[in-house]
Amino acid sequence: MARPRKFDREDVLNRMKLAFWENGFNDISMDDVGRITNMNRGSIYNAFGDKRALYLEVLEVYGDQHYGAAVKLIQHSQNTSSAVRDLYDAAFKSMEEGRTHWGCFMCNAAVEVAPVDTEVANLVTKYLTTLSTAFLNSLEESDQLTSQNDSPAMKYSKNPQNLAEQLTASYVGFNIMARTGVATASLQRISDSAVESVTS
Amino acid sequence: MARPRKFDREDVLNRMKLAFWENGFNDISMDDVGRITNMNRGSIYNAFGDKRALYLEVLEVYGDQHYGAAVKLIQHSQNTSSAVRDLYDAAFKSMEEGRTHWGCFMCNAAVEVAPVDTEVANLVTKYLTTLSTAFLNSLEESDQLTSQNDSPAMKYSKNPQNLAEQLTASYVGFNIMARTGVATASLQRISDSAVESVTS
DNA sequence: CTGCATATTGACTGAACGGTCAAAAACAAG
DNA sequence: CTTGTTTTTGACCGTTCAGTCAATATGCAG
Repeated sequence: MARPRKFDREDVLNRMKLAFWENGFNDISMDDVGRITNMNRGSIYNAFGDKRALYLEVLEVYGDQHYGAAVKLIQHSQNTSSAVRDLYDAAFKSMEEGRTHWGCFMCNAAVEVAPVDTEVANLVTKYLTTLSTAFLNSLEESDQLTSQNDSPAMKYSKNPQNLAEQLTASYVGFNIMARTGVATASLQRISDSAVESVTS
Repeated sequence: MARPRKFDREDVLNRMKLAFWENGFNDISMDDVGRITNMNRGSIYNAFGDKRALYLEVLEVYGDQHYGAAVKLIQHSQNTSSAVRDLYDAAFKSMEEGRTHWGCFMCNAAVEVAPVDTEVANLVTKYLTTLSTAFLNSLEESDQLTSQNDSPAMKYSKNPQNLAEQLTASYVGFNIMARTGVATASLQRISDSAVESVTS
């Protein structure tokens, strides 16, 4: 019936994910988008709307992929301590794969775009909240196990929500510092300290 | 000998500090700069060089003022716990004064500019390091007091450096989340948890 | 008052930007 | 082959941007 599309939507979104992640919203021009996706200007606007709409869609893809993976990783860990360790290990692995100073796309969006785009702000808040919630669930689960073992010191039950959001804040700060180019040794110490903070 | 300047350099830098802090580098045009400082284009370029040089100078002013104040605040606190509390109290106070979603200029620069400007990256790293160092000094001082009191549990002496950098990462994350517009209640929990992490 | 050094003024420039549009192209259905 | 629908193509538009520059103004020294 109609002319078929030449591009693969998922592939385009993933390419743009990497581009926006590394360079932010403002430093990627629509010419760049064309070059990166091998699409012409008109096709891009026809398929995705304007630049902002593309960015929003791409950011959601990132959120689903990366924060979704993080939440699953936390859920499948035996306890919060190893959950945090696994999370930071994944971050370090990502850096070693060539994304040394990229930080976290969601955190970057929080600084660059969220203040002038409520929809982006809502998206960022949503994914950060899922992370905090995953931490909280993990902490409460660990607490339950601890009390089953008749251990008197229920380490986290006092303020598990505070600690959960603290872990999120640390993770955000870690990523910002990674993007800035803070030394790996410092990042490693931050990671270690986060693990320690949930180790009995 | 020569025509005297009409503007006050310090005042201009402070005005631009607020503008760049709130809006970032890219969202402030040189027209904006002119409007904010009541200067003409040529005068600005004559006095400060180009936009990047102005930004760099302004960022350094911010660093000296705000991180300088933070370090002094930590030094003058009785122990690390109250130091952290005071630091976050100052942050909340700044928010209540109309800078609700501004975050921290240094952290914003870390995300927006540092990745494409090594000089900015170095500046950011420098001030973040001063903060970590202040935390570390405070922790070691607190530890010393604790051991003088013959208390067996020297809480922080195991990994004071890790904890110090963790406090910095948390502070950075806190500010990013504040800029995003995360609920005040969440920010308060992060603050509380940071204080708890250095309370015996 | 004269000359000199510097600051101010604001119009100007070229480049880069996001976004538009009409024409051409590529399919499937009849 | 014709028709209808959607995509592709790339030239084009108005705007905004950082930065420049020659003319003018303002002080001080002699």
